[in-house]
Amino acid sequence: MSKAPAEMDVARSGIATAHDVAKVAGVSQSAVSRAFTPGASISERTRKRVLAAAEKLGYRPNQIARSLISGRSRLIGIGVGNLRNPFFSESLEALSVALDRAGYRSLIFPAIERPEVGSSLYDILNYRLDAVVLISTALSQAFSEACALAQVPIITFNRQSTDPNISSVVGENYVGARCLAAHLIAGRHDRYAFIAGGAESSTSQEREAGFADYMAERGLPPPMREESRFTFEGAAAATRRLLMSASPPDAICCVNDYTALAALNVAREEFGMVVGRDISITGYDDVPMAGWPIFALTTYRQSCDDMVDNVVRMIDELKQGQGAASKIVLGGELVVRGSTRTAR
Amino acid sequence: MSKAPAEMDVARSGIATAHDVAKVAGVSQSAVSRAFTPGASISERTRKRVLAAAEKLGYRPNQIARSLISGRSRLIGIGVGNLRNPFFSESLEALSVALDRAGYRSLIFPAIERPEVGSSLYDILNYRLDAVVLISTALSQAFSEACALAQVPIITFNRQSTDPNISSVVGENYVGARCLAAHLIAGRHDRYAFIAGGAESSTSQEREAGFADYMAERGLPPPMREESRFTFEGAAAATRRLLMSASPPDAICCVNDYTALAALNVAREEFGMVVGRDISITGYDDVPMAGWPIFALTTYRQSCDDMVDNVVRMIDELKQGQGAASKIVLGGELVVRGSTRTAR
DNA sequence: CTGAAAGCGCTTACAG
DNA sequence: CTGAAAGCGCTTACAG
Repeated sequence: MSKAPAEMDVARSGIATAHDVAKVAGVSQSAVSRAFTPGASISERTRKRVLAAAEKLGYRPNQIARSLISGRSRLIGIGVGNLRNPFFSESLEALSVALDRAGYRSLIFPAIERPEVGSSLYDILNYRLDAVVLISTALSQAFSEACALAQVPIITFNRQSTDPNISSVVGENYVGARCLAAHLIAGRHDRYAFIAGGAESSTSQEREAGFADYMAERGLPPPMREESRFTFEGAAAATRRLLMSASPPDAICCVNDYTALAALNVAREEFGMVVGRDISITGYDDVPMAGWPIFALTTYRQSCDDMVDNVVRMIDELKQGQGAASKIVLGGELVVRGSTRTAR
Repeated sequence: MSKAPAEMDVARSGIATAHDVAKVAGVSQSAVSRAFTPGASISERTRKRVLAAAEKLGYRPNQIARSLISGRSRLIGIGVGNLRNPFFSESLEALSVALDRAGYRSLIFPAIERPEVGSSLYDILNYRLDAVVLISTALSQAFSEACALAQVPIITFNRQSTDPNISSVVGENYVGARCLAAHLIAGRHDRYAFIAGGAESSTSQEREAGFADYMAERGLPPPMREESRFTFEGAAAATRRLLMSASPPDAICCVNDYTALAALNVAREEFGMVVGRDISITGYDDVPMAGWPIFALTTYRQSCDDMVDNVVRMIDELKQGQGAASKIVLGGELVVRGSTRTAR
């Protein structure tokens, strides 16, 4: 039994095109395109025939060609920094799943602090991304301008930009840090400290301000302060400096859970302290590990899923051409566990 | 001062094309293309002029158009599963950075166990990926066939497939598990257990076989056995079953670090055991957390970076048309820490 | 509802 | 070295 010419072509070239399907189905190439375009003007009968032929040839519309002509790639760039922080890996996973459901694909790229000119950071813009999401990453002026030129909207996740043209989804950091401060004060500690991230991070700034302001309002002296640079080793070193000082703190508010986990390790293993008795330590985020029995970290919960849902909604809105950037702040809640004492 | 027509067009349409640049530079559109193609036949003088015009207009070649015509997208699909396991998030980050350096972009997609037909899993193939890398994910027959049809090579990372056409990069699981078995036996324990992942995982199978074979060779009874399904809660439950049994083990070999961390939590916090004295627990991978003082997990190290480098090399080779799939097995090393006892 | 045709923004033989 | 032209695989007015 001899095959139809179109099928033979396909067998030879490997990947079927709309043209091949059209030949097999006995319709025009336009009809093939319409069969794969939801809402396109095509009869049910034709559609069925095209789909049958496509099935037989293993045809699927080439997204690259589609993107070229439509001007939209359905690709979202996601800038990721330090995935060792579980909040970021959790966010990335949740975001990619949510985008996937909404019909977008995730193009991840390493969000380096100071990219060289002509680095790959800019290369991704050549894929005509529908949007760029930066997960907990500082936004360089150069990259921001490149995105504007390429007409790619930027959304910062868990970070804020002062630029009114940039959308963002963040937690209520100032409020959350005040909550943690109030909780620690209720435990009647003697000396308070804050382990920050880095000065360039809006999130770190806001949490530190909330904590320090609350202390000041209660007439307490300014808390001791160290920086972690958001790394485990940085946070461990910051904790050591704090605990080796002449009058060490007995309450440490850390900029996030990852940092707090480092502080907890050092206090317990290097200084032999019982966390929750000799010293109280708080985090921020409520990552799954914070709930591990061995840590039992008191923290302020941010819902990664809520944040992600808002990002996806923003992207959908941007698509509809409702151009304005928006800034969303989401609530959270205090989660008290064993790493803080509540009474003397 | 009036602008040249080309510049005005650009200002209007937004994104400059090679045509716009050609007009401004006073050359053909082909010349513009050549200026951006390394090794293309073009004089230095023309190239300079084109680059200057491109700079002025903020032009960068549209990768979508480039991909369409060249048939190669420079896009690598990365299937990710459970990023809560730090070995996977670490691998993902290392892989995306390495691919980036090699000139590829990473398209991540949720690697669901049993995808529905027509799910997004198949949609990514329409981007004409240069390759797909599956990080610790089981490969479904349907997806494998779809990739073959779309002519997209598959590389499994930290997993093996029996299909000879599929490339893989894995650690020496059988050897590593034997090492861990030898180490535990040297500590003279009474009863041994193995917490596996799932039966469909080649990695879990190999490690379990290595462990059990070594025990058998030493004339020891078959170790107790539980499954974790690779989740924290699954591993915690498995540990509970083990420790609540009539004759509980005093040595547990876990399929990976993430699982071992759960076992350690349960043994310490729920059963009040001192890990490394009352019970020995081992992991596999040597993720950063394994080295945290609070865990001090004995484990078998796999170098994520080595594995990633091999994946990138494979992709480069596949590009050159050296079609054959290859299977690479990488060595590792035992890392002894405090979670296992070495003498009674 | 359907097909022929134009065109998305590039790369790459083909002549010169 | 350079330009005109064909074409990658689609979508989408435009007629019918």
